[in-house]
Amino acid sequence: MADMDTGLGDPGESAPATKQAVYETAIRLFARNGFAATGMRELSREAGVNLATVNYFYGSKKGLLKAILEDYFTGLEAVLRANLEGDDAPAEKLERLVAALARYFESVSDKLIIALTELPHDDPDITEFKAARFRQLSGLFQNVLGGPASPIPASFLVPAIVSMTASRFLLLPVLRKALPEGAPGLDFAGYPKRIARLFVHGFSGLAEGAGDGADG
Amino acid sequence: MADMDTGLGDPGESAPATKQAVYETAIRLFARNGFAATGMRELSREAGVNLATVNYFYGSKKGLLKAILEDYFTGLEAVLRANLEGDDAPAEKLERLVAALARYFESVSDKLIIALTELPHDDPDITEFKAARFRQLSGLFQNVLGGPASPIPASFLVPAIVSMTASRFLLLPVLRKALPEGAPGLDFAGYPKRIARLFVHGFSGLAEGAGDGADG
DNA sequence: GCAACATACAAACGTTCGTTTAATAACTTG
DNA sequence: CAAGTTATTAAACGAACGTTTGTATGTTGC
Repeated sequence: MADMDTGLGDPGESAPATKQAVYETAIRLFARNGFAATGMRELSREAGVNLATVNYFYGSKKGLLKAILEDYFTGLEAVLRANLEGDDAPAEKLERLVAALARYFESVSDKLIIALTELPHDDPDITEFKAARFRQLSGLFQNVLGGPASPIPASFLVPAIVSMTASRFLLLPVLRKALPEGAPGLDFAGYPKRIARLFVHGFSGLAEGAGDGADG
Repeated sequence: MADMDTGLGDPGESAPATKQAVYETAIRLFARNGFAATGMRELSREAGVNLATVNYFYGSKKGLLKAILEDYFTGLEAVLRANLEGDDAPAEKLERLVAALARYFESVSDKLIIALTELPHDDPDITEFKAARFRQLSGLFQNVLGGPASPIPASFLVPAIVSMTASRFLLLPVLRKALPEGAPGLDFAGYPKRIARLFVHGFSGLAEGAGDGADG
């Protein structure tokens, strides 16, 4: 049975080279072609392993997807935990968090694309898994940013932070084809700080004017 | 050959009821299960039409996807055109545009989900189609918001506006499962105005502090 | 009535899908 | 070295895939 049921995502260094090759190739292909459109034969051929190797290590194609998603969520949780604690002022904490999120998303952009593009889909094996992870992660926000007295509900704030920081990477493959080489905005250099400031300014401005009928 | 090659998206009222049924069912299933994971037999069964009907009207499964995407982009273009002209101050125009975008996305949320989840994928038949549409739409922004003198490059601004406004709807299916019924933030009522204000505050704050080393 | 055309249908096409099996090779451990 | 575990392989399974074909049915204009 090997270690297919450890529940872990990224195979450790002790894992066989074939398992690592399957994992990395899957991330690349799932992000580029989509999970459902990627076949086991294409995957095993690109990874340079036998067809049966994939199911040997991951149980099934869906098990491989779950391992990738689990890995992504685990990394996301680490970033959130690291940047939600501390004694900073809320605005500074928010800015630091968003910038850290942007950097994390960039470092795992293929995994992020997989997670985002599979997000709205209704696969019964994956649905509850995603919802549980989301519940857990959004719970981390509860007692830190804003608090119950905040005029902005956390159920607006959390998706806004995550999705607006992440979604750039969803458009990036199209941007690369649509924009001329070297266009400003394509490079990642200034993005974390820019998106963090955009959000912290927007959030503070939003909180100030929250009472004047924003629900119309 | 019927009208499968008209290039239009949404079939008109003159189109047969079967064609309309195929189109609407496809939007629902593609958004819920993903394009590649939705089979022609499942689609035709759910639509209550014969299997061959789909290819009769749309040429192929991909032709059906293209019709949906074309329809989505055409509607998006109309919203952008309607809200990018006028003599308003930039800030007011920006706020109005973002709110209108949010309302449009909500009105076609299934089509939006399809467009977003297919965005990063590399299907050779679809890739250039998406890039061309994006080039056209981002061109609409060029001479309106900010202008060449703006410290924020349009290639940062445009994806930011579109993706941060749209991506909420990508998370919404998960939010509905993860959050308790009737949680604040799940309802759409306040969203357009809120996201518009968040962005316009964020943008102005970003422009003010643009010179102090935001590229670190 | 009869072309001409648009729509609808059942059946079959060849291909690819994810998964399983059984056998063997390679490595680890007592 | 023997025993047992881990890893790899070729081959095959039934099921589902997107598409095509040939034919029926209905409609329109002559």
